[in-house]
Amino acid sequence: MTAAQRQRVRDETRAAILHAARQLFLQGDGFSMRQLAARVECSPAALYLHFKSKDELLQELMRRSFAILFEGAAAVQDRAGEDPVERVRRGMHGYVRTGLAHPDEYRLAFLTTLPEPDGTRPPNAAFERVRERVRRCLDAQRFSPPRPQAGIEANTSLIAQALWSAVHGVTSLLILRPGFPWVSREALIARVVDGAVDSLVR
Amino acid sequence: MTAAQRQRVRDETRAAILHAARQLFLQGDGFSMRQLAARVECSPAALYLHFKSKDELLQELMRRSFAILFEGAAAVQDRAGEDPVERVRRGMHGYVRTGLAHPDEYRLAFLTTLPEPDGTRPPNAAFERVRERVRRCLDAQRFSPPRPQAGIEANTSLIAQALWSAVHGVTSLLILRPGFPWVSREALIARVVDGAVDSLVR
Amino acid sequence: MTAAQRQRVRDETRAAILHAARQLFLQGDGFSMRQLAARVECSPAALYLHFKSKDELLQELMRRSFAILFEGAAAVQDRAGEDPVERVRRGMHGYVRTGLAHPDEYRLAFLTTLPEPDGTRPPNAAFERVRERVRRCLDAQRFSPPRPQAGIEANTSLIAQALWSAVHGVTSLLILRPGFPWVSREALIARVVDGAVDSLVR
Amino acid sequence: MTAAQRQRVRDETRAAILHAARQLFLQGDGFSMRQLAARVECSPAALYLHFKSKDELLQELMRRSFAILFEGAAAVQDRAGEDPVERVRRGMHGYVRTGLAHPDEYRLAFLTTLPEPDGTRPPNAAFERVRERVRRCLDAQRFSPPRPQAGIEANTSLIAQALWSAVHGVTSLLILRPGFPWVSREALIARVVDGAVDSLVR
DNA sequence: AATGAATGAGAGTTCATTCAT
DNA sequence: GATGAATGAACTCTCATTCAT
Repeated sequence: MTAAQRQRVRDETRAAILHAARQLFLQGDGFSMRQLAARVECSPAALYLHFKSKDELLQELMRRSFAILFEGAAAVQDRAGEDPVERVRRGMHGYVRTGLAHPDEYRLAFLTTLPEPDGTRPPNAAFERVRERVRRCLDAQRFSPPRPQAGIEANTSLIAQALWSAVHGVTSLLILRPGFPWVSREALIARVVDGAVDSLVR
Repeated sequence: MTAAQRQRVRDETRAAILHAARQLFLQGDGFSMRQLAARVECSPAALYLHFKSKDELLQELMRRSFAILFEGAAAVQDRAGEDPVERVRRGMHGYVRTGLAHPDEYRLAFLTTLPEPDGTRPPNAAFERVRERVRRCLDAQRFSPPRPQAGIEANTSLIAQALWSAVHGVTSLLILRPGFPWVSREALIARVVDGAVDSLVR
Repeated sequence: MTAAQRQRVRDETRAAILHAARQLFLQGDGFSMRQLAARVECSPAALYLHFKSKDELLQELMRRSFAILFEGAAAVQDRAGEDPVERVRRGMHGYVRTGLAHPDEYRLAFLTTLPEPDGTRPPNAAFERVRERVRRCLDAQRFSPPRPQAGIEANTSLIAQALWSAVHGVTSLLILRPGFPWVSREALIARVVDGAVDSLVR
Repeated sequence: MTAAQRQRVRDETRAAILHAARQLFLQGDGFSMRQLAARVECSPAALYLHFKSKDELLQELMRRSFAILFEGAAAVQDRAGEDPVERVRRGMHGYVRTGLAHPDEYRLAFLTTLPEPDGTRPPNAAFERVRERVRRCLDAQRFSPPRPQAGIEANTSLIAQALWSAVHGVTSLLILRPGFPWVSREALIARVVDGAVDSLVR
């Protein structure tokens, strides 16, 4: 077997472990290396051939969750000639859609306290894109700056953070309280997004 | 010592245990009765003089957290002759303020998965008040119904849920990501609340 | 309250504790002072006002069980002019009857391993009466000595022990295996007793 | 080390654990996994590599005890042309001999209350053989039916149960009361067996 | 690369017992 | 005489991890 093949098998095993780990972790009732090994159908010791420790495994899990969510959010491509406000709106819908499509990853990334390597969070690349879209709207004077006396950067950040808050609110509630009698998930999402956006449009 | 005195000591001890438990639980890295006992400076067995089991203790913790948050939110009194839209706005600010004033309780109540007694959540009395305030606005035609073809009750629920989503979004982010470079907590809160409300006003 | 009255209350409490203890012990799933206290509806500490320790309590329990069984067996009175063989037979029936009437005591006395005070068993007074009845049969030449060459005392003991073995066998099996498909308890007892006795009659 | 070798070591360890468990259990003063581990000279956790739980271990203990006793009793082979009554007699002697040769197993199997898997006792195969031997005697009219009006099956059962009672009586007493001043173990056994059998012979 | 065996530590919980009140 | 509070020790069992093979 070539080195490349060997590496591929390794990677697949690693991925399988992480996949099982995510399920197990979110199932809620305790996450143990033994249970994980049982689910992966390997010996507990085998896990340590792929991850130095339980903590490292969980950190990798979180890292991947962020990656998946970023990827999903990044899939919302800006269209040429598109109205900048619609861009923002579509971006927000994309955020919620991605979160709901990957609830496990969303919970891991935003709703759990996991051991972090050294206190640093992965750079929120996606958030940067939001800021950019918002800035466009402000530049094009399609958004009225909520604090006119503050600088444009500050207003950009403020708006982006407010938008994030709103979409995070729906997304997390829909994920954490699936049993709540929501009137209509779609209508709710639309209402929150439109509310947050429309109130900015001048 | 009189029976009343004894009861008081009991209550204080119970409260001290719950206090330490909240800290320990939210600290994130595992919650054990033994650690709790160490923190309270008593024997592990002593905890069982106050709580039948770990689960019962945690449930009580959650119950109290809800109670505190309800109390805080209920403190927002409607004023006579007040504009119904302002009532909604003030209610939302009260929600966020309460959550931020009791971040531990907020996390316990809304951001963690705790063993629930029998699958039932405490009835969200506070949420009912929101619905009521929203209905007033719809009745007084100060809010435009987001889905005109739907009934007034459905629109009430939809709006209330959207408002809840928005405020929960800010509250939870501010609590969970205290290290994030928020532009301004107050401005952010105002922006989210105003956005959610203003877009409804006709 | 007079001293006598006080003493009577004490005795009653003590008896109540022992009564509850017997039930709890034979219930099978663990015997603890706390559970006992709960059953007696007093505090665990109160038990220690009546018994120095758990062991002492259990020893007293065993002592009383023996007493009750002796009493029951002793109730079989010899009748004037009665055939000595029939005396033996009636005595054996009395033993079984008493055991089955007090199965808890029988189990405590003969079928459990309890901490003994100092390795001594209570003198088996009842057993002495059996020997006496047997000796009468031998004296009257109603029993043929199983080992003619051995002395009369030895034969007496041998027969008495064999009779005891037989009745203990039925009694204990009927108590320990209540679920076994016994053909007929009465017929079984009669068969065992008659078998053991008849084969001795010359 | 080959897989077969490994398996052998496993089996030996398992056997060693069960051996120590039997001793510890019958010693009387409480049976705990920790004490067992100490006796086996391994960590408490190691026991769980061989048995899922304490209950399972004890059940296996009982199962093995029954197996050993059955085996011993089954070793009493019927001889061609043997008098059917002698067959019964020899079978009973075999029962007692086996019990006394394995007192620990006898106590576990017949004199203790152990957690049973699902309320079912192992089918008493040995008991079936006794019934068969008894039936032969009845068929050959060597035994007089104790209840002539009852069917042959009922009489077979009745006699078999009576014989069992008698031998169980001696066996258990000799095991449980080793300190009792027995005249002569052998003479006692013979007396009980002969008594039970002879009284049936017509 | 993979595993079976093993373990020290620690989990939740109950125990017999004491003691101040 | 009785109790509530307390505890140290013990319980069953699971954990993350290591290591020889």
